[in-house]
Order: sequence, then structure tokens, then C-alpha cells
Amino acid sequence: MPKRLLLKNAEIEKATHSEYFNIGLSVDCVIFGYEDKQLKVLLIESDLEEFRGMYSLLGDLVRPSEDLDEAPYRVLIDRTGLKDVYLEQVHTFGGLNRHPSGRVVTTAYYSLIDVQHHELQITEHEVHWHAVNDIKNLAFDHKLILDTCLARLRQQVMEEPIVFNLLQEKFSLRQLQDLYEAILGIELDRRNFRKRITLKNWLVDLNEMEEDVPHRPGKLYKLRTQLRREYRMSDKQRMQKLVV
Amino acid sequence: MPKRLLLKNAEIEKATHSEYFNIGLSVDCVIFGYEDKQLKVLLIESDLEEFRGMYSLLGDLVRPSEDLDEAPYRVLIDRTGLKDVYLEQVHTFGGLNRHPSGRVVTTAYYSLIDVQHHELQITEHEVHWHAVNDIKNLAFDHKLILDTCLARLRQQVMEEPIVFNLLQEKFSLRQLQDLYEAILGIELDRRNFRKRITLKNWLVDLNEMEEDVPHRPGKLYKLRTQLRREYRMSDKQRMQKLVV
DNA sequence: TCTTAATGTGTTAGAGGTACATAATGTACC
DNA sequence: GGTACATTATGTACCTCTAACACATTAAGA
Repeated sequence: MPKRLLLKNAEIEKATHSEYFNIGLSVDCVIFGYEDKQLKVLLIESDLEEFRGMYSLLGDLVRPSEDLDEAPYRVLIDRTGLKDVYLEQVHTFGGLNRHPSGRVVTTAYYSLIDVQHHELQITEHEVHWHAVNDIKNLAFDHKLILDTCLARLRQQVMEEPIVFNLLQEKFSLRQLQDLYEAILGIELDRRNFRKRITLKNWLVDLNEMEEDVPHRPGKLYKLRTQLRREYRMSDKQRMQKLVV
Repeated sequence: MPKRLLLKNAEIEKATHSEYFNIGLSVDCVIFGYEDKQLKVLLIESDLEEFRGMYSLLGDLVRPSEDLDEAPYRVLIDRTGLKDVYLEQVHTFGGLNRHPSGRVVTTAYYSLIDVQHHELQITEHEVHWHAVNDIKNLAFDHKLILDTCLARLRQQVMEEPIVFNLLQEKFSLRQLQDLYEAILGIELDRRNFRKRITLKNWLVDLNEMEEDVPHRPGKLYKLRTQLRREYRMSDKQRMQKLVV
């Protein structure tokens, strides 16, 4: 086997379309939504023989003329009608036998969308929301992909103000807390949660109240526009804090 | 364009080797080392026309018969002779024009190795260590890949005891602190550093002292064998701590 | 009007982090 | 041999952040 295949044009040319350019590349999207106080994910019933009756993530092969990072956007537009969604690459899975039909390497992305959004139109009736907690297995290695993306989501959620992609524009602190609890799978203290959220300075008080709730209505908030990362600590302090 | 290409065997068969299985897949390794109180990375001079005189990361095309995650191990064995190295997948880069010779998508890994290790044998004389701080640009999009991996390393370093892969077996606390400072690019308080490190309970005191140093010798330590993740907090507390 | 259930706010004790001071030990030079 | 110096080793005070918890407020419904 030649060693530095990447380095010489001549070698590339020889390898092309023969033994090396022989791997399929796909993307799979873990599309998270939030409904009924549950974290959900968009799945489709697999119609592969090998996975009859099982569900799988939404994905597609990457086209030769599109950037890798464009592909999941295309999948999302095709399947949900949503543009401008939050999307993040997580991991690439390249096990030899992960796809029964041949060598297909897949790059996994996760996405956060607002289930209530009026533009959301799931075009195919085979596509449905499933509660993440109820999913035991999926087609291919999609359960592994889901778990990996969920773990990443849980990390991200604590560092960046991304959960708001899952909520409608106006929300109460209780709704926000319910969402965090659904994602993290734990209960949080209401008073400490409120304190920490206000410290982050992510929210704007809308001076509006909830309506049609069977209890004392809460204040409504929205995410600050032009949300900058505001650090309460200096860069050096942050590093110091994080080190070791 | 057919939509669910992944779903039907028949469609897969048709697409195979025609328009879709037409993308090259490679891996690129950001191999970090530590020498002279500097974080370094292993580079090779590119011999592509387009990048004459520039350096690039070590990489290779993924073979059709090997797992994606196996490929970087192979590259490392070929180029450094090292087995059992610390290796972690970081990100996959799939821009359309990132490779001048055609469509090549690459998955980036970073690796931590001990430069002093006796088995380390850089087989090719074109491969050399470069101080990370001195690298201004690289061939292809390799500077972006390097920066991405460095950012990930800086995150990881604070959560997991991985820096020890860069050190020889026995080391002093001063050496360990120098390493952290080199990776993070900041200075740390010596006394607080010692305190936090001992709290982590990662180290074993060897009851040996440095030798041949032009000052008071420090104690030597090594990484605890069978290092388990020991949480001083319960899972719930950790979640609580991390949330928001 | 009273009960109930949720929202909104404050307080306290403890843990962890930062900044800083001091003693101990070995080298190098006079 | 003695002294200055650099570095290791350890301790302390202050501050911040967090977890745990108590109480008052507001609206709905009987």
C-alpha cells in the first residue's frame, strides 16, 4: 500500500474511483424537540429489510457538490420545512459494518427546533416525534448516535444559551426550568434556578403575564436579542477556574 | 434527486460507484508533544504543488477495509512507531474545495504522546516537531484543524487526567504545572495549583526526588494506576453544579 | 371568604477558589 | 565554610459561589 496518498496529485488520480474513493458519506440528524415536558426526537420508520419495524434518524447521503455542513440543513428543510435552525456537528461514525448495504460513514449532527413553530410542517406522515426516554433501540447504530448527541447536548446546554431554540419566543421561568429538567433528567431547585438564570443575564422581562393557566400566572420572558457572551470573570480568571 | 437514498437497497446499489460514492475520506492527526516547556505538534512538509514550502498535518486516506477510528492509529504507528496512544476524534471537515485534488472529507483526531518515549522513532526525516505558538499557517485547512483540536484539548485537559500522556512516567509538580501552562497559554499560581492537583487525587507520591536540577529538587510523582473517575460529588450534585 | 397551588424573594451555612506569606532545602559563588 | 539566592513545600485569610431552606404574594376555584 502506498503511504502518503494525500500528498501527490498523481497518486490521488490513480486512487480515485478505484479502491479508495469507494466510501459512502452520509449525515444523520438528531432533531430534538420539546413537547409535554418531554425531550423528543424526530424519527422515521425504517423500510430496510434488515430493520423492519424499527425507527431511524433522518439522514441522507452527502451530495458530491455540497459541503458536508450543508447536508444536514438540507435534510432539515426537506423533512421539517424549517430554516435557520440550530445545528451542531457532533461525531463521525465509521464502523465497517454499520450499514448493511455497504461502506457508509456518517457524520452526526444534532438540532434544536421549536415544535410549536408555525412553519414546522412534517411533510411525510411516517415521520413522528418520540420521547427520548422511551427509545430503547434504533436501526443501524442510530441508538449510539442518539446517545452521543444527547450527551453532547447536555454538555452544551450548561455553557451556551441554546435551549431557547426549543421554546417558543415567550416563556415563563417555570417552562424554562421544566425544559432544563427534561434535558438533564434531574430535578432542580426552583429558587436557585431562578437566581442562576438571572445572573446569566440572558433574559428580558417582557412585563407580560401568562394567561389561561390554572394557577397564579408567571412573568413572561424572552431571550435577549444580540445576546453577547458576557463573562463575569476575566479570561484569566476563567482559565484559572477551569484548569485541572 | 431521489430523497431517501439510505433507505432502499435497490437505490443504494444504483447510487454506488456512480454519483454518490464519489467522495474521498481521510483522517488527519494533530499529534501533540511537549518539549522545552512548549506544546508542539508533528508536521510534515507538503509536497503538493499548491502548498510548496508549507507544512501539513499527518494524515492518510481511510482504507475501504478499516474502521474510521482505526485509521489514525495506523497513521501514528507508521509515522511515530507508537502504539497505545491517547487519541480522540474531534471534528470532520467537509468543505467542497478544501483539497485541491478533488473532493476529500477529513476527520480530525488529536493525539497526545510522550516525546521522550524511547520507542518514539520518527521514521521519515521530513517529519518534525513545531511549537504550536509559532505556527501561522498550514497547507489545506490544516490551520483550522489545528486550532479546533487545540481548543478541544484545552477543554478536555480540565476535565480528564489526560495531560500525563505528554509526560514521562515520573515528574515533579513543577513540570506538571509547566505543562498545563504551556497548553492553556496562561500562568498559574503555584500554590493553588498544587492544592487543586492533590484534591483530584490523581497522583502517587513516589518518595523520590528530582536529580541533576540546579535548585532544590522537588518530589517526584506518577499517575495513579487504575485511575477511576472519582467524584467528590454525587451525580445529582454534579448536574446541579453544571446546569445553567 | 377561605383553601390551594403556584410564583416571587431572601437568608444562612458550607465548600471551593484566589491571593498572599512564610519556612525549608539545595546550589552557586565568594 | 559561609552567605546569598532560587526553588520547593505548606499554611492562612478573604471572597465568591452554591445548596438547602422559609416565608410572603398572587390568582383560581370551591
